[in-house]
Amino acid sequence: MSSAPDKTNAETSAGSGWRGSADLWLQAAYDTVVETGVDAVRIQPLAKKLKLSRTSFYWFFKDRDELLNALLQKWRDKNSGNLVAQSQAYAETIAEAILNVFDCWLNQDLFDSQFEFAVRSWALQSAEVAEQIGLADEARLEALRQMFIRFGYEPLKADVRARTIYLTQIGYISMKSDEDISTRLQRISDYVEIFTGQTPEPRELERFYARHKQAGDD
Amino acid sequence: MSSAPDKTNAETSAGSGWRGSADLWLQAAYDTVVETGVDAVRIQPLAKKLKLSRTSFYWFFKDRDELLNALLQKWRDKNSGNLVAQSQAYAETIAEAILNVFDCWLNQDLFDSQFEFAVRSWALQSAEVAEQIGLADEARLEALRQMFIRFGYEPLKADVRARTIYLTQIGYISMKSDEDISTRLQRISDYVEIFTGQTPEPRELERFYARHKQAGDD
DNA sequence: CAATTTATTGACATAAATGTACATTATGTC
DNA sequence: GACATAATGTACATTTATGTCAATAAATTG
Repeated sequence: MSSAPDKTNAETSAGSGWRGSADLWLQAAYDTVVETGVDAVRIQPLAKKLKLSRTSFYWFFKDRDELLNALLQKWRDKNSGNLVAQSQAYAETIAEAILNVFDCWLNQDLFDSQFEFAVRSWALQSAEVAEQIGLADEARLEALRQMFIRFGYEPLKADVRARTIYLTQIGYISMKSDEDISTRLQRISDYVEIFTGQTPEPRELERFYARHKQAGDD
Repeated sequence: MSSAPDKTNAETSAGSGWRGSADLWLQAAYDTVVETGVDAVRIQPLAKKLKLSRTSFYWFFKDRDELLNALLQKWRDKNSGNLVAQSQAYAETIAEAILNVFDCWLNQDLFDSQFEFAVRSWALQSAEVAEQIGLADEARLEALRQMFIRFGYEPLKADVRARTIYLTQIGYISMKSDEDISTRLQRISDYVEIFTGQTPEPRELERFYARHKQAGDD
């Protein structure tokens, strides 16, 4: 806690002439965890990748553990917030509401699936991470459940439907399906039907397609 | 390949006076992978657990890699076969067919969820494992798709429904939900309804409940 | 019980990673 | 340009794992 110098000055990560920075190490850690898993997040290999001396790492972080905590924080910031927000977004019908949630699955900026998978795998070897995931799952499921309740589903039915929609996505992530967006878009209508029990309106789908046809989404 | 002695004699794993055996090491490896992930599957800790000398491991396996291969083989044998079989089992209605598949999710002997999760996490750091999982997913999805087609769903609809049912379960695994069987049984009827689009007959559910009320299932 | 196969062990030789101490260099500021 | 601070690098001490070898012990078989 007290051994690493303060990193409170804001310009550390910016274009100051220095080669390294806390952010640089964190970014490398992120790349690695997403690609290969937590166990591959080790100072020595990271240093090699960054072409920095291994020990200069300790100027920014007390030890490997502190880096890992920063990584977990990064996950919390990104993935849990947006999903809850999307399920609370304004919608006229349940179909539209679900399509709002689907935005997360198609837009990397809203939900980082690879990161999500890596963190879930990480939980296997860290009780703390497992607990964080438990909390995240709970919050996300609750938001989805409320969404269905808002549209008149009775609590128990809302619960199962919330689970189905969430579990399907978590499953999707685990399958690392490499379909392109257009293939996925084709199935959207059917998914909406399964998840809501009713057919979506064409104009609802159109609005959704329009959102995701533009570039820069993936 | 040629440095480890043949282990073709069958009684190796039985109660022969020897302390160790290939099976014993494999079992310890299984316990560890399921509990903590592949990276924790290391000879030294395993030896400690088994109270054997670390080096005696090399009598049964060439190296760590060979142990890992055996572990992957074990996964293939167990999980992929049963799921495909259950989705091909005899059923009068689609609801009954789905309940057959649900057997896998409630009976550890048919499908080992923890093992499944551990192997999926493992894929993050092994291209070979990733490939095996891809093949397994394909085969399982195809079996489920055929199940829906058998009951008159049109191919594209069958495809999405097959995905939903499979992805939901893979998601479930990743959530490591610790609900007891009775809680899960409560939701079964609703899940069937969501997955098929129609309500299951009471007698179909009764038959299913009867199967899972007996002890020894979990 | 002697011979043989099967298994176990401790002693090496390496490798890859961790974290600390201290000297050194680069950067921006006064 | 001197100065403090921020960052880097080298050397060291330690830990944890890997795999090979030769000596030995325990079971099985004849």
